[in-house]
Amino acid sequence: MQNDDPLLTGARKRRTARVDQVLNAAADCFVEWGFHGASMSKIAKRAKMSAGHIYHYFENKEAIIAAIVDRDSEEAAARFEELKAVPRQEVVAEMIARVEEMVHTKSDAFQSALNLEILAECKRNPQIAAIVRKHDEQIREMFNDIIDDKLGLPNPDGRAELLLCMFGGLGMRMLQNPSLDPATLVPMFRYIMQTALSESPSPDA
Amino acid sequence: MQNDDPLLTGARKRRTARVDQVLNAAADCFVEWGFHGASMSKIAKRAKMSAGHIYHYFENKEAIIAAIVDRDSEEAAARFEELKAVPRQEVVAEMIARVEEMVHTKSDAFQSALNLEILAECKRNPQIAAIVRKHDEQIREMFNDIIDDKLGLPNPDGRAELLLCMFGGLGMRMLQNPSLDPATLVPMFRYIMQTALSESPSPDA
Amino acid sequence: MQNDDPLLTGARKRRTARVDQVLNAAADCFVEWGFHGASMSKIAKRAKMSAGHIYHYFENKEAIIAAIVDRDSEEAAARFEELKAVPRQEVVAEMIARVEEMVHTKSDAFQSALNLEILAECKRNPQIAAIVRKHDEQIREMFNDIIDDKLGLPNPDGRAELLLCMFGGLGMRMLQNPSLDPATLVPMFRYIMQTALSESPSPDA
Amino acid sequence: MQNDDPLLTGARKRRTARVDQVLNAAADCFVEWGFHGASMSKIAKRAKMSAGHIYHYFENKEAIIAAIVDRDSEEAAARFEELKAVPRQEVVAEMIARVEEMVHTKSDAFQSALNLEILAECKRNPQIAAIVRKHDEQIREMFNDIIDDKLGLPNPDGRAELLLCMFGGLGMRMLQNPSLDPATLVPMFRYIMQTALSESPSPDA
DNA sequence: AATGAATGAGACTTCATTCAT
DNA sequence: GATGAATGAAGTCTCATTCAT
Repeated sequence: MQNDDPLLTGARKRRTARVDQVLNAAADCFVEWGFHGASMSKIAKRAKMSAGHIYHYFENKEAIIAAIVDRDSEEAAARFEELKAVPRQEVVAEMIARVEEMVHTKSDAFQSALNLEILAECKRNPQIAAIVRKHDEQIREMFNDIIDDKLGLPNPDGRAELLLCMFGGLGMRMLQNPSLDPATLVPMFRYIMQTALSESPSPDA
Repeated sequence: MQNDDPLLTGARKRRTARVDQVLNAAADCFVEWGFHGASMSKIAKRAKMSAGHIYHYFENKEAIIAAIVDRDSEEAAARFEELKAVPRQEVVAEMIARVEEMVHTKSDAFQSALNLEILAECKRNPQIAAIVRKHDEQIREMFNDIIDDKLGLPNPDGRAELLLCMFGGLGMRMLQNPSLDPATLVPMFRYIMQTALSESPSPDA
Repeated sequence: MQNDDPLLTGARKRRTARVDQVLNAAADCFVEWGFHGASMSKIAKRAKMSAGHIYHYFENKEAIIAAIVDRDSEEAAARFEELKAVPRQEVVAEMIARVEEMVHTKSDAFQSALNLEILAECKRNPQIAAIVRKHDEQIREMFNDIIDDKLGLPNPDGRAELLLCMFGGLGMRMLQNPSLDPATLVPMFRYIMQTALSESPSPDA
Repeated sequence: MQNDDPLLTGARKRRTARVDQVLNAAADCFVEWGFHGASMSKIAKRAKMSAGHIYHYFENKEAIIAAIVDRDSEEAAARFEELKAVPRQEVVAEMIARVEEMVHTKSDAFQSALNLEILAECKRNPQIAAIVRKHDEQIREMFNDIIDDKLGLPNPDGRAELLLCMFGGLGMRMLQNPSLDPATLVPMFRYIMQTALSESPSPDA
């Protein structure tokens, strides 16, 4: 009560912790069984909580999915946020420097499994679609800020989409070809990044 | 397709037609509701057949999924088959010429929805994974035939993976950004195709 | 197939029988536990049928309730239908003659239990209310036909309502006072019936 | 009511207030959703109290229902209590004078909804049945006091039951025929009251 | 006194699958 | 070949009740 931070009383902290407990358990289960194969009782068991009690924190299974999607795509968008602060002379170098990290992030089995699950849901569930697109818009704005505002290159949308396709497709490839070592792709991806952020490509688009 | 195959008796032809009826209905349902959301009775209704009767053609719902996946990825692989016959001098031009068609194929809502569904299932269902990977291997061999055998370029696997990421990622992008017009990407994709099939990229990989 | 009555093929007859089986079981359960206390599994057990299978015949528990209500109040209304054919000179005698049967019908424990359940539901469930009122309207029209058209008495609605209150209230009384022998009320009810169908009452209403 | 009772300490008064708070909330909820449809948490919310805390005042949901029923039927019985003091010469006039009030009381939507709920429960729950019947007995004694002791009329039970049917049935009619204006029934009911309290009816019962 | 976390049973409903016809 | 009746398991969710704080 006399806690300095009114948002973090003991009760509230406990609640947040419990909610995260559910969210983490749910993410695990969604990766393992998919949104619809993961039953509430599976989630409950992994969250060490009764199935009924989960409904004190989430109205719905839908709401859990939405929360996961929101958390997940927010994180993805957040990683780009820092690029706003990078001055124009350094932005190309910075982005090329980030390719390796991006490749590893995008080829992470857990994340890309969850990502596919989300996109598959996206075409059925308008609420999920809205969340995904909200964050996607943020990311595209960021690219626009870099490619158009900072670098002044033509066709910024196309360049951004090319990069997003490339990185996005990586997660799929990991599932289709388990023998693929993502590290071997880093130089290629760096090359395309370089290309997409320079004058050369597609003068006509 | 095989309608004039003399090995197909009338009964067998009828059976094939019925199986296709189920498969088409199932594909529709899987796109609309996902593998788990599509119930046998929904599939039966769309196939204009009783749910019970589907079990005369398929042992399982799993078996239907497997058949769909098989049919679908076989088609995808088949589209590359013809490239084997293209002589080395023309193969680059031919592949660049195919970019536009590829972009349209991969950005087709129905196909990419089904594709995502399949890949999401792939990480849970080893049988599905096996089918997917079998056809993926075919496709990679095809690329190897072109890039290594015909063009003699270094790092054929990396080049192939780059292209597969790019085209594969396109389906995801269509879901994340519904305002994206795939046609605008054709020149960019052509440029990358050109690049991937020439000396330039990634001398160190 | 070659059955004379196309509405009563073997399959259809069987279906009707099964539906009735459910309806009878449900009526029993509703009397014993109330609409909401009677679980589908209790109904299923009494109908000797799996709970799941009931959903082949009824979309809902609601739909079962509605069917029961419809069947029940239709029966109640039907009992009045024959009065239409009675000529005006005999109608009063006929109605007085029916008092005894009415008293026994209305004081039947099973029927009045179900009736109370229905009316209690009526104030919460508009669908149920609509069914109940549809049949009530029929009954009131019947009374109007007798009291106004045949007998030409003033205030036919009031007279009808008085009788409906009296008979309707009987079921409640049986629950409130289990020592009440309905037979002892027959003369009183006959007297009121006589009164309501003669010139005397309420010249001002 | 008992606020100035010197036996009620402050704590006790507060307790009584809290109990009433629960009872009123429960009555509202029972009318709106029925005994079984009204959840403890709905009641708690309407009582502005935590669900858990209700268990400091009531052992059970059953106990709340019982308390409601007790309170409700006690009130109904109490309204007759004053008739004891009315001298025999005035009692008929007094009862006729009360008809209008009775009609309005019995046609009150809230009260008759609750009443139906109670009677429906009555046939399942012996505890509830006992409470209801205890108060019903009181009411019948009162009628006996008037009809037999004060007026010396024959068949006092039958006369009482007739009146109780008539008034009791009114609540049901309001649900079955929402277009019924109870005011129009007052003259008819007055006439029956007059009849039931005079020599005329049913000489043979 | 009062809260709200927590549970376990049980509610309605759907579904893959089997089987008699 | 073809249907639709039938089942039992499992799914999501609600609820009365208990208990630590």
